[in-house]
Amino acid sequence: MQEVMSDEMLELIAQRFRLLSDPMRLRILHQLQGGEKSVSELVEATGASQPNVSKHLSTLRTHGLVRRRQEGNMAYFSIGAPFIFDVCNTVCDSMKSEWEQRNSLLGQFNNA
Amino acid sequence: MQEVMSDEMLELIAQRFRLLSDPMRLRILHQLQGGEKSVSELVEATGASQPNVSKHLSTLRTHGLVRRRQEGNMAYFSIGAPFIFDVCNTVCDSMKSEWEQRNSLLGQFNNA
DNA sequence: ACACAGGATGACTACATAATTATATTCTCA
DNA sequence: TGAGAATATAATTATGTAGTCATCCTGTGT
Repeated sequence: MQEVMSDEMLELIAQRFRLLSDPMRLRILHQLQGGEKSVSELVEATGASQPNVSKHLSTLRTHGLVRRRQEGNMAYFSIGAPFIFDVCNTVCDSMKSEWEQRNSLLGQFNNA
Repeated sequence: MQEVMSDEMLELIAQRFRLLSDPMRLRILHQLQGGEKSVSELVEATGASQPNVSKHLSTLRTHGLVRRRQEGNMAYFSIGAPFIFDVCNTVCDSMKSEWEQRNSLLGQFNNA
């Protein structure tokens, strides 16, 4: 990070995190990690309603996180911002390491 | 990410991102990146009200993102989860590269 | 042309939460 | 002990937004 962080910059960064702060959107992105998918495929995979999935996709697309490709009647979506993978992996790793750390502490108690 | 993502796991990940999805919290964390700071220092640095800063710090602490150390009358806070740096850097880098990409496209137009 | 499937959108509801105000608590210092 | 500084914590308000329902649009197949 830089020394001075402008208000607009902070707002943009917060916005990106906000896009990732919803379980359903994470679920959709997680599905898209396996490759391009149609809306109905995402509806089935996530268990959410079709309008709900469409709305989330629209939000993600507005901010460039997914791409849309139309083919006939179907709309296919795919990941549009590779940084998502890095960010999610970082968070997942951090949670995993904290989890293991907690478990190892528990182990010490149990062995004492 | 794993193949199957449980609801609880997704909720936890989303929660972490939600903590980072507020400009004021980002500003506080950014200040703490320069080292431990007292609440009043953070109040001055961020320009927010004291109760507001305290509340954000409390939220961040509840989820382990900052640590608290009390000394006399003062409360000193510091970063408690190093993954924050990685995540923020990743997002900042992504924004920077997208920005530069946009600028280079503009350059092509101008030079044409 | 018609019926239907895939998808998008607007209106609405319910809930979460950021900020403010006022107040409480705890420590320091004279 | 009394005053004031540093911090925390309700209570309240206002705003954002996730989800649903109904509806619309657009292709496809018959």
